[in-house]
Amino acid sequence: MPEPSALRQRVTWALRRAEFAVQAIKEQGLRPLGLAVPHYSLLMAIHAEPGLAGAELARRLGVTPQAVASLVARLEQRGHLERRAHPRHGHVQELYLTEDGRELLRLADAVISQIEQQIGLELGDETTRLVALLERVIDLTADRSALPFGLPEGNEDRS
Amino acid sequence: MPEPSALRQRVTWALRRAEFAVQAIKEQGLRPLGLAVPHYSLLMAIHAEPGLAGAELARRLGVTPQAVASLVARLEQRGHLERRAHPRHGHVQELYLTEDGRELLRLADAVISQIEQQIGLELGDETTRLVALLERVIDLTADRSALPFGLPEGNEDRS
DNA sequence: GATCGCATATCAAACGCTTGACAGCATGTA
DNA sequence: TACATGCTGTCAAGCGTTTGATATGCGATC
Repeated sequence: MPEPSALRQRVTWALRRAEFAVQAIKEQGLRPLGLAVPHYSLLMAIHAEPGLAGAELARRLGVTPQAVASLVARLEQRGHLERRAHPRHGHVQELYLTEDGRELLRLADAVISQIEQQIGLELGDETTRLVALLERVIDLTADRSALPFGLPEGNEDRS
Repeated sequence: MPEPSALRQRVTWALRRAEFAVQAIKEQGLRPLGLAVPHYSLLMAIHAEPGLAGAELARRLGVTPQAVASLVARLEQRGHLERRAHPRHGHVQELYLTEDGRELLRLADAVISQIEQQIGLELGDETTRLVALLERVIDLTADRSALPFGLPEGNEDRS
């Protein structure tokens, strides 16, 4: 018996709306740079771990390898990143940012940082608390869903 | 100059991951019912405001009318909801849940409620604080992005 | 050294959603 | 009454993604 009036009290609903709103504002800020949010995420992920393979990157971002492939193809075509053959694995292609890509990422990150700062300005000290609470939610769900999704944790081997 | 190690401190990044994790676990729980998350959201929205029109529903959920149309078509085909002609507007189609749809929603809501409760159990008193913080983030971004996105606030007239 | 298992990358097809455009109905105004 | 405007619903095209399947290359086991 779902109570309509109780909907706005739900954590997951607030979470969805907040994420939606933030995503929208990010996209709005990145548009002038000709960059979509997934592009930014991809560039940032490669920046965090240069030489990453496409499949590994897909796991980092929580999307399918094909989605990464299309993003990579587009960004490579624009000269923002380049694919090099793996020294040992002939089949694997390592991904690196070009200087142009790094410059673009700098601009994009300025936009994102500004949004971050604005939120930090609004929430003040409670920002860290919000992050901590979100992390607890993540840890809670991580147990039962076997979905790989994370940032550079302990540099697993990518020989 | 994006610092990779600083990524996990970012609010928006934690927000994205948390939303992703919750969405994944929801989808996992709803799968046995043959229901996707958007379907559930649609059913719940109609349950909250019976007789809603498709376009109005689209604004409630923050998606386009076409997306709603395809969802409605599918759910109507399965007999979960029905479309009736508006008494005055001949063109408008009011949406109502069938008994079958209500029963399905009951089951689906049990799944979602369980997830909610589990989060509430983990966070305890801080649950309300988390919701409050998320609401503040939403309000912050609502100013600059003119995207309609909300729940039944003050029952605007739908003559 | 040969074979099996695993991972990567790519292709093809299908799905869902968005954008853009159009027609129908109702209301408000000249 | 006639017309303009706004909202609704639908069609068509395009984009991005997921799913499924296939081929290739590396490493481990026998």
